[in-house]
Amino acid sequence: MPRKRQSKSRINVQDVAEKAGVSVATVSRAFNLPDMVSEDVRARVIATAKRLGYSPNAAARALRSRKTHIVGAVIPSLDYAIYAKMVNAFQSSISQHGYMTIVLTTGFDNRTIFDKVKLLVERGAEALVFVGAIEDPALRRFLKESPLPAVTTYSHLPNEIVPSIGFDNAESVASMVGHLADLGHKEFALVSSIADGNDRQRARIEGYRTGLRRLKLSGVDRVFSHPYSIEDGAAAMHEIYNACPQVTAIVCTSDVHAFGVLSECRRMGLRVPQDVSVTGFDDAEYATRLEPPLTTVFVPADEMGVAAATALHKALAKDQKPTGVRLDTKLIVRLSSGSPAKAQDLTSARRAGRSR
Amino acid sequence: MPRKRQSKSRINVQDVAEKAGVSVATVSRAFNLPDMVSEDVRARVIATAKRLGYSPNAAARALRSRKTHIVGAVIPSLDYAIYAKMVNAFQSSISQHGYMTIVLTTGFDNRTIFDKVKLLVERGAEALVFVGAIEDPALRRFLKESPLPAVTTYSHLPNEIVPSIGFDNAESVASMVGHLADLGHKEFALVSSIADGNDRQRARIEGYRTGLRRLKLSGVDRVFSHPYSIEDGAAAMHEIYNACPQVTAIVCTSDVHAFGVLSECRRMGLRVPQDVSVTGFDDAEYATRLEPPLTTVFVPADEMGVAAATALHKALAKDQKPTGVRLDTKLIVRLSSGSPAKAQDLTSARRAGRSR
DNA sequence: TTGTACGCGTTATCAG
DNA sequence: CTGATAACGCGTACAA
Repeated sequence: MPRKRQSKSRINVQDVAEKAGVSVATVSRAFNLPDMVSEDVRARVIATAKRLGYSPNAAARALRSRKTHIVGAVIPSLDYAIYAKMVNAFQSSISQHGYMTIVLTTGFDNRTIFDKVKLLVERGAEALVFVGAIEDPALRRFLKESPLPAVTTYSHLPNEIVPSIGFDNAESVASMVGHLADLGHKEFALVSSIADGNDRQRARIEGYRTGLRRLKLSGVDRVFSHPYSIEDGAAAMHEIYNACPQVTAIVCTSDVHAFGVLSECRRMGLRVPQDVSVTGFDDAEYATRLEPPLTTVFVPADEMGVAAATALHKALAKDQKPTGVRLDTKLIVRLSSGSPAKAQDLTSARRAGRSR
Repeated sequence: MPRKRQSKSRINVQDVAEKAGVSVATVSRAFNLPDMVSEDVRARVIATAKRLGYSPNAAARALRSRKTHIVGAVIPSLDYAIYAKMVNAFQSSISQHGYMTIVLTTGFDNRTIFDKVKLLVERGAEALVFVGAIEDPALRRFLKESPLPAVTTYSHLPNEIVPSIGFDNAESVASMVGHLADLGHKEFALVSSIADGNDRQRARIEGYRTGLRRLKLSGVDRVFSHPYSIEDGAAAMHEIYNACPQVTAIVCTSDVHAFGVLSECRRMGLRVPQDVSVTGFDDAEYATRLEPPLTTVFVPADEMGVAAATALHKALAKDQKPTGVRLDTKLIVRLSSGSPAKAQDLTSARRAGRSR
């Protein structure tokens, strides 16, 4: 059963106008400015449009109205739960307002970030979301001059070029140090991701150091930076064990690393928290099911995504700059942190012969 | 220092043409059909375009050329590593060919899937990626008639409406059952996700049953379906322990569930694999670091994303239907599966007083 | 090789 | 309230 006109691939306003016996302008208005069309005409137009299976051509609409209803997100990778979670909330939230999200990933290569932004802008992205500090000079210049609403997430940066919708990474880690200090720890070590080109990690490292200095604790220079994987967390634990056995508290800037650290502690025969306390960052789903359940920092990833969507939508609707939001993290104390046993540290644990 | 013309928001071909002293057609050709433009003119056009910061308007280009260079992906959620990983590889791969991806999530509500597709089509998506079987009747109808290249992932479905780029879920689980049978297990149980509206889960459940029947093993009806979370895996383990203590092999259709099962085993005092063997599905990053390291099925998520991108790009370039690909999973044997101890099962483990 | 002019499908402006 | 018509910016026959 062949269709009437296979020549034209898609129904357009013209087709609807003819079938409904009105002008194309009226068809357009029936959809976009319904108040300007009489009740009956509008009903007829809508009906025939539906019957014909009409849907407006987004390109033509964008060309004429100068609104693409597309927003762009530039993130390191979707393969990392922390970013995927935020983006998931963002796109789901902003889609409620009729915007679609194009996600571009840098693969952690910050040199490509401005290229991604240019691609997005060429596509007509009306707003942009980033992760962390805007470090690329060209991008900074662009964002400073551009009227494009943009926000960045995961960092709280009062003086950034674009408003930030994030939390205080440094303070979050500092308060974790405070928690461990309260338990009686004095000798610390930090396991972080690679700080280069990653202001969140730098802030967390700084927070660790600030926390230690504030409380006159040891370990300011015991920072072990590794790629972001469970295995690397395990490797870091190994290093710490060999390099500074006096440590009783190991702070990690991610749950991923903490996972590896805990795993390696077990393999090395170290008891957590009796021999060493271990803490994470993110509050991943598995944090409660690690052995022992992980003391960590809850990061409001979903909330950030929703807040970013809200801020950008508001900016778009009111044609003004978006406003930043500072969100709170939350210290979640579980069983991986505890008081250090008297005169107990990695050295004595080793002496006790429990290591492999 | 105010700009020359703030009235026009963006540089267009006209501007470039004037500044370069050529016609708009030449500007367009200089970019799209460089062979049709003389060396020097082209150079001049490119130079002035660059100087002026010209970038073509995607909407106008799409309107005229009928090519949006946008592809759409409809997946359950980006918040699940398995989907995020595939989409990450897909978008990164297809972006190399100049296509951008718009990801829409259903939040596991299959009733909304056709709406998402319509949105994508209205946006001018030139190709579509799905996950699993196409079950929505309206969507099936649409895809059957539409010339839009589309593929689905994560399932191997030779007779699906669109080509599939996935693996044999049933056979993967069946071979896992075979592995456990080889070890001497006779009493099985399965922990799966909710099968409703999820053909991957249904296939895996079916594979479990097929595997058991094939080898005349027990447990065909011991299928425990729970939501997809670590905690739910733990809950399932609890149920199994109470409902069928004779079980010595617990097959999970995801590593997430296996995580919970292993965790709960530990809390219950059951030794893995001495008291019970546990297997997963996905080969998540943490599989090697669970206690004990998890025997599981490797799923080629990245490969699927890349293959889907390749298939769609090829279809787009040659203007023909994409072709499906059957990918292989791989059984990864680690320490969570082993021979059942003689006359050992959950009952005897309980009798041994090791349970809480 | 280059320029002219039209059309892609909409929305916005301006009459009526 | 409705209709005719002019853009939006680009790509491409067609003419030169």
